[in-house]
Amino acid sequence: MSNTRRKAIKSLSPAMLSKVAERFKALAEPTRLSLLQALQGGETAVGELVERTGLSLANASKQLQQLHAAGFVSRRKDGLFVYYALADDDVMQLCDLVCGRVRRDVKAEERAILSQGL
Amino acid sequence: MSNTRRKAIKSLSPAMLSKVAERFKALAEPTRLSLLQALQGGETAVGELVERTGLSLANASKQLQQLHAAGFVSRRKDGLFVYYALADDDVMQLCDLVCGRVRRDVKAEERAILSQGL
DNA sequence: CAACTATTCTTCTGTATGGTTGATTATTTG
DNA sequence: CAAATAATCAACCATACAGAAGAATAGTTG
Repeated sequence: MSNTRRKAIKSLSPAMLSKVAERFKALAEPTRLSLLQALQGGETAVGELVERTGLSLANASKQLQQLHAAGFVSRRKDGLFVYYALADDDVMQLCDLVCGRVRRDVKAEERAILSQGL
Repeated sequence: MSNTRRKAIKSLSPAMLSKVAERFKALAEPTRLSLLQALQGGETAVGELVERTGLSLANASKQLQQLHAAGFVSRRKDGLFVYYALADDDVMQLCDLVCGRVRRDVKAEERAILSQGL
C-alpha cells in the first residue's frame, strides 16, 4: 500500500526544508524571542533594546543580525543609531500559535500537579 | 486596514520564552521537518517513516522522540510497531506560515538575479 | 524457550553557535 | 583634527546536539 492520497500540502524539496528549518532556528532561542518581544512597541534602536532586554550590546547586535538574516526584522540606519523593527506580522502569528500550545501545556501540567496533591 | 488592536505577546516570562524557544527548536531541523511531512499521510510506523525519509532507523527514532517531547506528534505502540501521528494541525499551520515566507523570499531572490542579468 | 523483528538506548565525534571581551568602524560634535 | 557615542566585528570558549554504529529491549511466533 502506497501513499495514494496526496494532500494539498506538497512535499517540499530538501533545499526548501533547510530554508524553513533555518527560519525556525532563528526563533529557537529565548534571547531572540525577547528581542522580538521588545520590538512589539515599534521601531527601536539597539541601545533601547539592550535596556529593555538586559542583553549585552554585542550579543543583542549579533542576535538582531540573525533575525534580520532570517527576514523577521527590518533594519534602518539613521545617524549614529540603527533602528530595528518587526518585518511583518507573520512573526507574531507564529509566536501566538506556539504560545497557545505552551500555555495549554503549562495549564495541563498545573492540573496534573494539583490532582496529585489531593 | 483599521487599527485592530493586535493581541501581542505581552511580556512573557523568561521561563515562558524558554518553553516557546524549545518548541521552535524542535522544528528547526530539516530531518524533523521531513518526518512531519512524512506524517501528513496519517499515522505511520517508524519503519515506514524511515523508508519515506531515507533517514537511518536510529536517527529517525531519536528525532521522533524529540518531536513527541515537544508535543508535535503522538505516539502509540501496538505489538512490535510504534505508530506516530501529527498531534494536531498547529504544526502544519506553523509550517505553512514559514513556507509562505520562504517561497516569497526565494521568488524575490530569483527576481533579483534576473534583473541583474539585464 | 529460542529465533526473529521493530524500536530504542548508549556512546562517541564533529560541528554549530550562544555569549563574552576587546578592538574597530561609523557618525556627530567641539 | 580629536573626542564621544552607537553599533558592529573578530576571536575565543563552553555547551548542545545531529548523526552514526552497535548493544540492548520488548513484543511476536514457532
